[in-house]
Amino acid sequence: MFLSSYANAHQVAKAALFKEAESLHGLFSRQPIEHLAVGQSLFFEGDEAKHVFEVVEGTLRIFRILSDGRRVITGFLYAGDIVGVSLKERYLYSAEAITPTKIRRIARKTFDEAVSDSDDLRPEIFSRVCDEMAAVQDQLVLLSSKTAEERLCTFLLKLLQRTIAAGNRDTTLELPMTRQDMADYLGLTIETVSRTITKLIGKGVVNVVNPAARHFIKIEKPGMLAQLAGDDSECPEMHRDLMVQGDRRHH
Amino acid sequence: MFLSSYANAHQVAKAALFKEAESLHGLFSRQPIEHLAVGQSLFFEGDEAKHVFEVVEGTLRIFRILSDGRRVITGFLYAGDIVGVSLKERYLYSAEAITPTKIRRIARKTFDEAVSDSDDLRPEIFSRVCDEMAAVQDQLVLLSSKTAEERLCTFLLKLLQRTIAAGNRDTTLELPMTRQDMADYLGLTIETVSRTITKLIGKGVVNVVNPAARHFIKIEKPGMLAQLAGDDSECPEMHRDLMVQGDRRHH
DNA sequence: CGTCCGTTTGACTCATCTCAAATTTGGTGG
DNA sequence: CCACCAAATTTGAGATGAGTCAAACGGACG
Repeated sequence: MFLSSYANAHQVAKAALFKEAESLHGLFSRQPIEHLAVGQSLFFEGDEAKHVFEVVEGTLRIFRILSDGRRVITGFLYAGDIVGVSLKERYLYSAEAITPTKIRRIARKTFDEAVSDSDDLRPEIFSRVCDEMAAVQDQLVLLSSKTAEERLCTFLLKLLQRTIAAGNRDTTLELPMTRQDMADYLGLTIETVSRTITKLIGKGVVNVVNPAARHFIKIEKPGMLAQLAGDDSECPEMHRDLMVQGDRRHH
Repeated sequence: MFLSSYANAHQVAKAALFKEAESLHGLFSRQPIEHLAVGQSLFFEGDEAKHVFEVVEGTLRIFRILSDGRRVITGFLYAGDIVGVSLKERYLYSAEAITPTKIRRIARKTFDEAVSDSDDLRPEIFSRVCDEMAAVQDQLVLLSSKTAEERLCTFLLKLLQRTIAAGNRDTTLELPMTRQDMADYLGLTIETVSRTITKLIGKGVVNVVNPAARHFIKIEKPGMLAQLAGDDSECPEMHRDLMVQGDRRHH
């Protein structure tokens, strides 16, 4: 079952009966909540991957430090996310709380057994791993060919979609991370992030909200933001149709 | 068992008994071989993900085309690789033969069932998905913070490791892909790739082999290549130890 | 009120991109 | 085997987006 994305009717019924035991969230819900202070680490790159974590509340950054001291943030974790699944022996990155955070943990061994025993858990895990893979690939596209403005807009757009999906009608985003975090995530410098935001404000696309300013950004023109983000859903279609041997396009 | 990376003794014995049925390669080996000509597509981004493929021989590129015509190559596939696993409904990228290629295919449905029924297949799949995830993350680090020279060296180094792992003692690499492919993979332009190779030749690190030149590169100084690649195995250690709140380093 | 930290702004530099042309390679047909 | 063409690659010269270094700004907090 690991590979099929959706449960069939029978499984849905079964899942309803044993809800607590048969969903990932249920699996974690038995564990005690642990608290992380701002800046506190959940685990370090290279540590033996002994646990799987569920983020109950808060935001974390996951990152690597390069030999020359540069930091690359490979993602952020929000409430509901699960970390530590698609790993073998060791964590491939460090994880650190950006805000006060609550988490639950399960020993990998326990987690593995539970997942291997449950026909309901496997598709859920699989689905999440697929989403993670898709996200990393999008990030790869962003880093390999987008301009600073496109990167920022893509980032803000994704956050916007997340809050909209969460049922929020207001287009004001909270950015729990610092400008430096955004820079390290987007492959830019802090100065470029700052300048680009200023430019977007100038265009009327976004606006900084008064109070706890800088960490709250209002999206004034979501449509234009999507435009500027530049992934007008790519375009494999034209590729398929116009495919002639040597029509390689410029970089 | 999906989540444990290594089979235990019992499973190894069992796998030996039913080898053909209990390994991924075995699963594919019953399927007929299909041939792809150079430039021919295996599938397109957005297509319904109906099959899983094993590359028997040859090299493919997997890529996306952006709305403005730019192409981002997210990876290459070599003999022994399997494509199409970590997907839900649709392929996230197109796949195209770089050299004459032989593949085998299995319907996703069949594949999923086989994997779900076998305690031996799941860890193998899981292991491969983990490797894929690790590779994408490395690529992400490369794109977000490495210079042109570091990117090229990282790329060549990885190819070198692959051929060494394959038991090859010669340090001459075959580069089946074009310079444009390398550029699109490394987030550079073809001109920068070309210039950087020229520079590496100037330093005596690599050399272009005479005959089918350009597609065969000899690594003259593997050690220096590794140096220039720049991932002296990162350094989370110092981070863990010297962790003081505000010591963020420059980008 | 003054210090600290994160952020913004400014001025200048540089790696990489762009545009353009020269060169090499591989294939094709005479 | 050679002339020739098309594609791939290399090389050159100039443009530029983002980086670097440095300074100013602003809110938070004791």
